[in-house]
Amino acid sequence: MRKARVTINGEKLHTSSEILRALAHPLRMQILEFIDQNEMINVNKIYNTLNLEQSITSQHLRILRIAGLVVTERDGKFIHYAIDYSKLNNAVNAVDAFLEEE
Amino acid sequence: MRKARVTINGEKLHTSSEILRALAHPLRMQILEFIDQNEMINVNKIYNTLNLEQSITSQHLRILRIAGLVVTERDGKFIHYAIDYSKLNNAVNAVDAFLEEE
DNA sequence: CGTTTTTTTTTCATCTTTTCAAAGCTCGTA
DNA sequence: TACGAGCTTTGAAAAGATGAAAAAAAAACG
Repeated sequence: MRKARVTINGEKLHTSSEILRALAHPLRMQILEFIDQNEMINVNKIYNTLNLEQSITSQHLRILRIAGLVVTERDGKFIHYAIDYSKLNNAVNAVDAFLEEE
Repeated sequence: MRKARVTINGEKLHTSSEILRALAHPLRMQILEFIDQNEMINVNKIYNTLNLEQSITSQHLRILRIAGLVVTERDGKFIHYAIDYSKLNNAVNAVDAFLEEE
């Protein structure tokens, strides 16, 4: 019926699950989605639009940054956030590895 | 450049992140992968092959079960585990929602 | 320089997850 | 029925995540 072709090694398993863990929080998914919809956006707009505490927003952004799911670019006072789609793709692919069909 | 088409509502956000949370653990990904590679497999084989404690294996299986990522079927003494691919697909799709291109 | 705006970092209390060991089920069979 | 094999659940300790508030950093601007 099915045959898996992809075997995930220990290291990949670890990094994949780290990225997934960063994703696995409603607020972070919401923030990610908002960044996704707005291309390049600064922190102020994120927490004002989503009605979140400023400091909580910053902390969740930090987790997303560490996981590599978002990248930042400073523009004067502002820090613009954007999604690193290649990283996000990696997470999807890691999960997809379970679904590979023969 | 990009335009997101999918807006995830609060409820979906929550259930998606719950499934992702279940996925986001190296051991659970390893166990899932092993089940994937073996179609229908009992607990004994899982923890013996992966060199895990029996009770830890059982607990992670429980988390996967609650998340709906695996289903069980008893066959006498044995309990066979199999992956619920539709659920796993949902998880992938949830992540994919961020990646939708115009 | 001192102040304001924007964002990050730190700190701390609380809650959740993970692990481990032991006890408890469930089924087949002697 | 009682035993063993297979699996789950429980309870306690350690580790990790979360949220909220306050302090700190970085840049712009008078």
